[in-house]
Amino acid sequence: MKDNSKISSAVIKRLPRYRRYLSDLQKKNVDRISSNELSNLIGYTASQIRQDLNNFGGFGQQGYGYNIQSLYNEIGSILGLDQDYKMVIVGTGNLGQAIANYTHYYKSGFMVSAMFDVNPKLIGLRINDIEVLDYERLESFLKDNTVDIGIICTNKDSAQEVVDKLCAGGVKGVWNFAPTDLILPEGIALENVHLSDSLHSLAYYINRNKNNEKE
Amino acid sequence: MKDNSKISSAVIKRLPRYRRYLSDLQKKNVDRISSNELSNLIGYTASQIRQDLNNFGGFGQQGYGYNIQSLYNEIGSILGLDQDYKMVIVGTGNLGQAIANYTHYYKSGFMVSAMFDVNPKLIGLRINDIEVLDYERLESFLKDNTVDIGIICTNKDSAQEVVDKLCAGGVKGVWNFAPTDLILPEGIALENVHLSDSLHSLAYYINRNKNNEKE
DNA sequence: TAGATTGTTAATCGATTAACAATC
DNA sequence: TAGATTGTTAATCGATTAACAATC
Repeated sequence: MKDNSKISSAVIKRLPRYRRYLSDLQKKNVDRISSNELSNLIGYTASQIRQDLNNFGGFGQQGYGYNIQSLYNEIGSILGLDQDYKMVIVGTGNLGQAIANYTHYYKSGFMVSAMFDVNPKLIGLRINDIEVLDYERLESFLKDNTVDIGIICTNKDSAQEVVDKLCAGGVKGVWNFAPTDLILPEGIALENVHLSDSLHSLAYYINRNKNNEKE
Repeated sequence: MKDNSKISSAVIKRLPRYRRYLSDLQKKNVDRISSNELSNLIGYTASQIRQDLNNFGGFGQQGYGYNIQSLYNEIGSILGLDQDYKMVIVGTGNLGQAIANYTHYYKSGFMVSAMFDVNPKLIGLRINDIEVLDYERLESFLKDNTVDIGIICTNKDSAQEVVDKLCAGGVKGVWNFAPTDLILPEGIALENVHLSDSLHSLAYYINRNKNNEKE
């Protein structure tokens, strides 16, 4: 495999989507696909597909195309989905619980080890058999357990404090659902899901379409 | 205001973030800010900030900078946040409930009129005083009520069917949480929140960092 | 007025697309 | 082998950054 360290995030963001389409094709028992056929399905140009994949190595074969099974596996391995991840969720409101449920049922390689909250009404509850622990215990939990990913489902005011503790405790990545921008040490991965920002851009496009119709 | 119809989505995606920072500044009772100061806070270059804002008109003043209050309002109005939106949620599992809760408490201009599900155990429940209706009733509900935004919290197999009904029923935008790509008619806005894709890119960056450390 | 800072044009950078030689 | 299709280089396009004249 080539050196992946300077591949643009535009490429990386497309990989999970490639993988989804390849998974669908696999389920339909399709063996192989050309960049052109894949382009028709997925909507990226054939040229872009070939460029994207060649960032990581030559997965295709001239005159044949790409083997779906093996390309699916390759992309999984590029993304690191052949590994397991231990996660903790901080903030056990509706969103935290929904994420716990979602990963529990749909994301086999991503296991929630514990959930944390400050609310005494929630502490002690079990969600999908995961106990909700007192937030006070986060630091000691991180000392005693290897945790790869911290998931922030708190409000925006607590988020930075939580992320500091998580990073000090050795997590390698942070999945942030709080509507704020976090500062984290070099070398720790961050992925934001800014629901509010997403809803607001939706509002923009709704209005743009309305205005265009008027013209 | 200038013609907004061909502004790139890269610019639009930054607007909610500008607005968040402006809101924070407002709370700190700051009156004005230069593109340079804002650059230090938000992390975009001053040049980009000025370019972005000038897509929509000259909101600043030479020698002074930007008035925070008025820029905040301008961006809100560009995004359409000075209007109200009626929404329905289809799929009332954990995620659907979390979204209902989230918008209820944090998004004043976005009101959930009804929720829909096929599960008899959920139909009839009230979540934040919003009744969960039988999915069978979606079409007639859309006939009788104006709905601006449809929120898809179903599994991926039902998502396209649901979105077809929503679009036929006159929604102007779709907020999609199902892990699939939807096809919708021209002129209807779509915003995807692909949690799975997001988690998978996080996995990629975790591993990239690990590999870099080894070198 | 002098200084500061925008609005805007021009330059650069990076990402996407096109083209085609290599090769299965 | 002939046809198909990749891998890869070159061309284009678009987005970001730099520079500076306009102006508050």
